[in-house]
Amino acid sequence: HSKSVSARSAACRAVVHVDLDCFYAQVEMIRNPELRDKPLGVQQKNIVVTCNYEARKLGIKKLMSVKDAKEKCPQLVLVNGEDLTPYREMSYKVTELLGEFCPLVERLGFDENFVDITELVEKRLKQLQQSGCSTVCVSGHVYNHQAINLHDTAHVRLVIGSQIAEEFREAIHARLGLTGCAGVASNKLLSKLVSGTFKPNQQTVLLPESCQDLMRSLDHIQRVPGIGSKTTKRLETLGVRNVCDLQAFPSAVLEKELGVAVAQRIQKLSYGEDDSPVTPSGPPQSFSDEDSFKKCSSEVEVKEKIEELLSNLLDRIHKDGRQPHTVRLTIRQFSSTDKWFHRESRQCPIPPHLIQKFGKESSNVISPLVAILMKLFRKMIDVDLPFHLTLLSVCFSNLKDLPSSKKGSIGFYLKQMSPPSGSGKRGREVEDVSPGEGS
DNA sequence: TGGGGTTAT
DNA sequence: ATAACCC
Repeated sequence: HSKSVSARSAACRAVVHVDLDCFYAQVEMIRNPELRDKPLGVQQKNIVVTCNYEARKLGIKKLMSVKDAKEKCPQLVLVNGEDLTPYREMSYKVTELLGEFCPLVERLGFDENFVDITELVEKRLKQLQQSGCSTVCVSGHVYNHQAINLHDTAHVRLVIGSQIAEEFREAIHARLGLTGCAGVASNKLLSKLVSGTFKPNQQTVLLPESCQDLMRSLDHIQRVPGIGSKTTKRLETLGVRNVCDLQAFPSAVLEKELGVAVAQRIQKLSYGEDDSPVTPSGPPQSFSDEDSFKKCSSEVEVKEKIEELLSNLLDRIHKDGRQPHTVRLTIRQFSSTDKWFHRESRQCPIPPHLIQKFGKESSNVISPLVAILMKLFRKMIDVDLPFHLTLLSVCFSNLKDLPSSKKGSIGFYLKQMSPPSGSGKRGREVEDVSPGEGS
């Protein structure tokens, strides 16, 4: 028996989910400490997207309309959070800090990170065993108040994981001044679900025996990360309302309704099974900037908005140091029914001669890019007919490293250790180089 | 309902 | 290029 226990737990991962408390509001309170003890909301257009706990005590909820929020709480202080730059910068500092502990850090949005600490736990377990130490103390809460069995190495590993999670949170607080929650479990799904059980600034570890309790505690299937609104609607059609329904539902029927891949994935999720790896995010895959508005109905307005978006984006891309090879324009057209759906986009490769100019200071890359984006715009909208836009978005993607012959600031947080020897084929080469770029 | 992101098809 | 998912 003990052999099967150790064999099972040896294959068991330890994953931490770190979830910052009301992240935008925290960043704003750091930027302006006077806001510390006041009820604070972060506003984007007519929405309070998040708020601090002072505001929550007074009944403010995330994504509440500004109108409702002010009615509920006239003393509410609002700061505009439409420019994400401060949040994005702080967000990467958090990811970078976690990356100092361990290389496997995956971002989820700006305020969440998964960290696969399996190796770190193994190292500490061996240290403990060598030093003959037989007791370990859990940090934070244990889900369900489940008793810890120190003879079960799965328990011991997760307890060590809880200590590491505590260190993560302490480091984030000491170095960045941010508080947050953490969940420790054997996979991403479970770590994420358990991190929310005690809410501001606390942490929780899930032991395997409580997995089913955690899953069944979810009142609705949409609470399972990975099951979104579309899938939920299809499932409701099938009479599947909660996690137990999904667990018990015939696989074959589910596969016919949702396709094999989705069906198998979400049914495993319903049991708390998730073998998806923690995939290091690294630098961003895309840079985008968008703005929404009541109405934009002329080509001139469109051009002005695009210029604004572009100038912000070019700054960001310059700091990053890589070169984008694709641009995309996205629009949302007014429609009285469903407001925030129905986006369309067109994209195209960036001409090589323009790509060259991205890193440079003085070159005017903006006018030709505006021209390209206006062409994309005309692929979607017949400008001779009336139109009514409510959103414009520009996105640069397909980012490639500069050829190593070119120097420049590395914008991302990893100051890459250069590989042992400088021989050629380590980094990914840029294949798509225009004339004159060859090394 | 904002202003971002990712992966799969 | 879109559709789904995440925050």
